[in-house]
Amino acid sequence: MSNDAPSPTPPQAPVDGHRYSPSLAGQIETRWQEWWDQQGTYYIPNPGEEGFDPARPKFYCLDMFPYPSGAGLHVGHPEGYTATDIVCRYKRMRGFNVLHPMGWDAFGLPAEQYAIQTGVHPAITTRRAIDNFRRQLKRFGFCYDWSREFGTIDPDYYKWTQWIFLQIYNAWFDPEQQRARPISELVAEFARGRRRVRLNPAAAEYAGAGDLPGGTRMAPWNELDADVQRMIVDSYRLAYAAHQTVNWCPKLGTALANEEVIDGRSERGGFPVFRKPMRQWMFRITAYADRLLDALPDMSWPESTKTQQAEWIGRSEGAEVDFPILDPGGHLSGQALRVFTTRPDTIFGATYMVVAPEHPLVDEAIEYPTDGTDERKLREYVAWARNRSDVERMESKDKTGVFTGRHVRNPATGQPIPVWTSDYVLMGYGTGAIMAVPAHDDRDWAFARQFGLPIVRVVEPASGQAAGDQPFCDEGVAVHSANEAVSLNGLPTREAKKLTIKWLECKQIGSKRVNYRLRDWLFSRQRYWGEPFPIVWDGRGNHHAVSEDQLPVTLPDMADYAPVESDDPQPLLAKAKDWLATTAGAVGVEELDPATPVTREANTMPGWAGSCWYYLRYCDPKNRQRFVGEQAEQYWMGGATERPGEGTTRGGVDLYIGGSEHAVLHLLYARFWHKVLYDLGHVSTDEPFGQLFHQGLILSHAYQRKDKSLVAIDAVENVGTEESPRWVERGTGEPVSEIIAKMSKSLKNVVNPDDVIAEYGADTFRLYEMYMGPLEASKPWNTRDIIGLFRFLQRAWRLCVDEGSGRVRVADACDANVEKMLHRTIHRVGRDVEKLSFNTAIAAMIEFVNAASALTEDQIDRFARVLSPFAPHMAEEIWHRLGRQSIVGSVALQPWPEHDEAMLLDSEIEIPVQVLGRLRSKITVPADADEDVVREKALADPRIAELIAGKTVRKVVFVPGRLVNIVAS
RNA sequence: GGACCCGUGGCGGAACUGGCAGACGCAGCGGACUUAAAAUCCGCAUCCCCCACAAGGGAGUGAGGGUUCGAGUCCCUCCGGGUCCA
Repeated sequence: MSNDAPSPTPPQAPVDGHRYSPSLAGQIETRWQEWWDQQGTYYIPNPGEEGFDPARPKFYCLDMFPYPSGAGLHVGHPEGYTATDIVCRYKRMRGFNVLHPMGWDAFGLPAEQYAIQTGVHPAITTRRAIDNFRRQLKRFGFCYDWSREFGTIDPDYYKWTQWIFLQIYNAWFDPEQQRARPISELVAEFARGRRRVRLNPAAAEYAGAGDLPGGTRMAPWNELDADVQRMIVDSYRLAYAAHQTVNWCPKLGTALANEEVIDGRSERGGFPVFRKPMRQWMFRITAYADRLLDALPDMSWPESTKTQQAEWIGRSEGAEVDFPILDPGGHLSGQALRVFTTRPDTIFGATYMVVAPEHPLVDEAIEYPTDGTDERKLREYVAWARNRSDVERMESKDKTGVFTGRHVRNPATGQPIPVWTSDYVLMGYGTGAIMAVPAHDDRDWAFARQFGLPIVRVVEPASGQAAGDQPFCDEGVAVHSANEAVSLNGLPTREAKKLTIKWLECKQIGSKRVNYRLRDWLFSRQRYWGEPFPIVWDGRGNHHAVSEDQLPVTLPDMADYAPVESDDPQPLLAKAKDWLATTAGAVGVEELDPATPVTREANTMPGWAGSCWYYLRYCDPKNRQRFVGEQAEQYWMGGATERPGEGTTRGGVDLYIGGSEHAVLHLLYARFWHKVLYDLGHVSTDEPFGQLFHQGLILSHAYQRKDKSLVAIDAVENVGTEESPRWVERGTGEPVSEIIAKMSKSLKNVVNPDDVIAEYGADTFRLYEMYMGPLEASKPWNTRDIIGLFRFLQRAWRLCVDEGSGRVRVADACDANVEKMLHRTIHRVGRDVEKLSFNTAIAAMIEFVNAASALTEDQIDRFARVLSPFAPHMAEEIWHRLGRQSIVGSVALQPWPEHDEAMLLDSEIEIPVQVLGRLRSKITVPADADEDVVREKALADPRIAELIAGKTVRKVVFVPGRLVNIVAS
């Protein structure tokens, strides 16, 4: 970034003089892109490095990094990227140290599927796709610091992804301190007798086996054998291996997370998915449910996204209650059916129970049928229900179900009540069993009506009016709810809940419980193209961590990475026999003899892994000692900072822009990893993304038949006129209507940015996308509109450059109005960029260019700076033609021009005069005129005088500088 | 079914905190330049009524109601669209 770097040679004598043509735009753009690269214009040093200026505040601006597909960029990518580019350029000019990195989210299913189809190794296709993406992004002139680029597939990067996995694996969540701690501290507490030795009561893999008051007690730690100790420790680890019923997709050869399954089919590919128990790696994200939820309110995120995350976590308070199971003779069997309920106060109204078809009690009922069991019907129902998706099960209005033949005793009423199974109860929520209170729950009501089960009302509306022929699901007052030990009668719902829980806890048959919709995170896949786990298995089936100094565990180079289509799931890496087999010594497992043969974990991490911490690596991407240097992390991720008008943030990335499709998963997973790293002292903030913003979708046009099906744009023709088009489907002649739709290959309405840049240049493309509308709005691409922004650039060019000579065009004298307008433009553009309101910022510049006919050298200087965040190439070109770079370097590194507040004000202003709220006239008054003067002038206005003649002026509303409203009658 | 967001000219959109609705761009129309066209520049442009014109008047931000001197903006009901959740 030397100040005296030579300017590259100007373009060859253009055919059409020095007019701003698409070809000149292309020459200008590629020339400055090369120059910026050579000069390192956008290189930003880290604290402690040469050229770092600690006096400047930091601004970390992050784009959601792309998944480089073979198809290249589409017009949706550059939308968010242009927005951040403008903000970064602006902030840099405002004196910030700007961190603006880019990289590649490159592991994952799509690349692997593509490789299988084409027969080319995913490492090769992915590298090709990355090269193409990089080329395309550079062509937009984005100001990324490319020296920080990396991909999640780089072993130097995924080494640390594996390292973080081990941090999580070697941590547990301390519920008292509400934070993660090293697992060694838990063991020490057990050994010293400072913590009760027992399985983690919150462990999902032991759901239903956790402790109630007075539950299991284990021997002192040192008396337990190693296997039991290991089992207990593993139940606390934040990463654990468990046999989970997972969504197995035979066609993809992998298990999928719940959110990757839609209507019983894989989100990607639409292949059938079956539920199957398999050993999987899980993250105990549910331990963080409250932390993840509680931090949301004061984050500078879109409200909708915060709401979605809160709903996804789905916290509900209630109670777990054990209903004693009765044997066929009606006596206590010693076993209990545990349910979760958010309305423990309605327990007196529980007239039957429902368990999910997957519930163990159903299997038991099938295996040991009693007199009341219709075994065949039960078996058929379970088989049928298992193949229905959760969505179908929740949605269906008609309730289905079968009596299991079992009874439990309602502990409140002492009455035996039947246990049914129905698919409206999901195994994945709570304990997979509910107490049904038909009088006070819609679904229970419908079910009871369907099968003629008794309905007992135990809550009445506070108004006293008993509900008619429908369930009453709101809060009210408890009635008919008493036994020898407890009476809820007369208590409002809130109090009744508390008292019920107290009674349950006292009798040791239930306890207060918070339940979450959030499940633990299924973190393993059976595919090839992902990070290997830093885990090995010994012959006894125990897992061990690969030692940190043996990382990365590199992905073996396999020639055969096609999935084995099978109902008997095998991870792909199981094929890599040589890679799989190693020894404890070779991978640094110290608790085993070095010669012990061990087998590597053959599962790989899911696509989410790499994106969970990439924002941290950008801070210090070349660090070989640490996943991120402490100093770099502390500087760029920052602590809490004051934001005027926005309160404090929790630090982290200052602006993160990406699509709302990541509102839940990516953003929740990354927050979880970040909080664990924070708890363990590896990062300095407890939230990763201080401010978040979602750009809208770029939509396109398509055509729709009467039955709402869509037609590709090349299958439609206009049989009307240009002004009043009539669209019909070619071939059938069926009329279709033009609609806005997503871009998709099948509709043939995808716009390729390369084509647009070739036709108009990158500066025009950038301006067009930002001018389409508000950043957060979804908006249709209109190729026809692009020309307007190109014309604007042409006018701007002509304003500053003589089209004949190519030299800057300097006005003889400074026009006062132009000067005034320039100040306003500087003010408006700066203000609008801060608000991410780029469309209005551009409108302000258009107005300026339309109004100005010639600029002085100093005005060109300032205008080039204002233009530079939006159209950096043209701005740089003008800057150079002005000869400025020989003194101070690239326009991108200049300060934002100052504006004079006084220039924003006019001495005389025109203000509207209303009579009874209707605009009737306008008067011109001095800007600082006081009320009396303005009122006089308004009343004296001939037109106003005429309107109020003969009427009484009752009131004159005066808004300084805005208007006068005369109320007369 | 629930939650949230959004409905403004032919189109994309603008309108600060309740204060001149339609900035700016596209498309359109008229004019200048040109042999002509393109390009460019200038001008007109919400709709309706009255009128020869000018001037003027009325309606108007999905529909209906409310609050207010004044509502695109705030409140209620409804209609339509979108997103998410179930």
